[in-house]
Amino acid sequence: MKSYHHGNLKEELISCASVICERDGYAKLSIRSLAKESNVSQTAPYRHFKTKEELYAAVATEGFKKLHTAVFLQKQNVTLDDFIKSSKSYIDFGLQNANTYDLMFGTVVGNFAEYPELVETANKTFDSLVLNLSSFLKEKDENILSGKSITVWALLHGMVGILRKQVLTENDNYTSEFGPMSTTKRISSDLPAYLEKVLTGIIKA
Amino acid sequence: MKSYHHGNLKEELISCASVICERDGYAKLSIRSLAKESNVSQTAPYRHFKTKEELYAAVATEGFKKLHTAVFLQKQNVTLDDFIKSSKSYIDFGLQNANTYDLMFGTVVGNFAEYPELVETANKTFDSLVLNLSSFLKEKDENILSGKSITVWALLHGMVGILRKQVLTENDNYTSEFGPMSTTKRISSDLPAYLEKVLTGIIKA
DNA sequence: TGTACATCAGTGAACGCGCGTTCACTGATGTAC
DNA sequence: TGTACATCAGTGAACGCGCGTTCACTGATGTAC
Repeated sequence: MKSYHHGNLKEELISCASVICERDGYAKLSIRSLAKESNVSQTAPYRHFKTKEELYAAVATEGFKKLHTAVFLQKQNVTLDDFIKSSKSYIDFGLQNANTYDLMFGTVVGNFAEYPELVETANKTFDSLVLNLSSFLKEKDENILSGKSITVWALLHGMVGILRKQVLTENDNYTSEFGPMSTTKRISSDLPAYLEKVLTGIIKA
Repeated sequence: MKSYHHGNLKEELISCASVICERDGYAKLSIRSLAKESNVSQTAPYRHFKTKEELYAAVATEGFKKLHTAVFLQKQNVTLDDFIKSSKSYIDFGLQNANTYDLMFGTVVGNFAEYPELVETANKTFDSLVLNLSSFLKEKDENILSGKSITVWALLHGMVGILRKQVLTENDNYTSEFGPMSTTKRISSDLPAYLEKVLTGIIKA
């Protein structure tokens, strides 16, 4: 019962592409695989994305929107607890959307500047992190505020990268001298406690 | 003047693959492109790598070895300055070897556990970071030590991800409310100073 | 309200490419006697 | 030292596949009169 004109194809393509990207990895996301999965002719996506990279950029943009939604605290008086919860949401997002997260921060989309909406959305995500922090800290100095925000962001971003490999580095043949395995396990078993300790350290500094 | 038997092909393939990976991106690294660039028949690499993923794993392993070399301080009494220098080396490595770094920490090599040498090398890299820190801190408690090391590692890892996008987010159409751009510029213009401030915060916590 | 026509969004065939992998092979090397 | 032979490392042809992209097209929609 499909009509020749879809009416809402672009949105549907982006949402479908996001699914493929996360489910199969971004390497498997292609204009053809997308068309197939969307039950549309091979060339239909070209009406909406000039190149494959434009498609990647759209999926990355969508990813930043979701991250923003997951992380941004929509309230006035942010507490330390709120901030920790938001930070944990960031890490959870990165772990649960590993492939998309890689697309957003990796080298696949080489030059963000070619995709203004991507830049805007990525910046908005960062802004929401700063807003969270500023509402909590009541810090006025913008330099201090954004400096601390970068540090927090870096830490969260880094935790995603490390915790992600947690299971992967489990290995009987080599026992790390200091056990990054057991340490990451310990941390991720009580992530809020870890975050509280580290984040307050950064915030107070 | 080539002989039929190369004698040292595996090492040469790995080193060549590392070059391709960094120069063209890991997506462009294929068994065929590698064979071509190594002036060897298309199927020769199969003597040394059973699958493409095995090749990726070898390049990632090579990357960790280089990172280890770049970061590990080969001395007894590590000072704060040494530690900061080592940390800066980490970030520089990540920025200057973006594609390889992505391969090492991304989702491309899905399951490290299938490649024991990769796990071993990755763990050794982490160990060297802990060793650097322990020599500097003279901290005895292993849990505290490895916990702080993870935090430091996460921060450095995160800084790579963020600073990498620095130029990419430069954009006139959208001015971020708090300017991550100007902040990252400020930070990267004097990275050692920034690292000193943040790292001492983490270490003392 | 009806019609002519421009515009738009999706179709389907076709192009040429690089890829992973297999296979039977060949030339070089190492070893047992 | 010489020879037979097993083993090893590299070759070259071939397979089938999915891909990005182009092109001329067609059916639906919107609009001017």
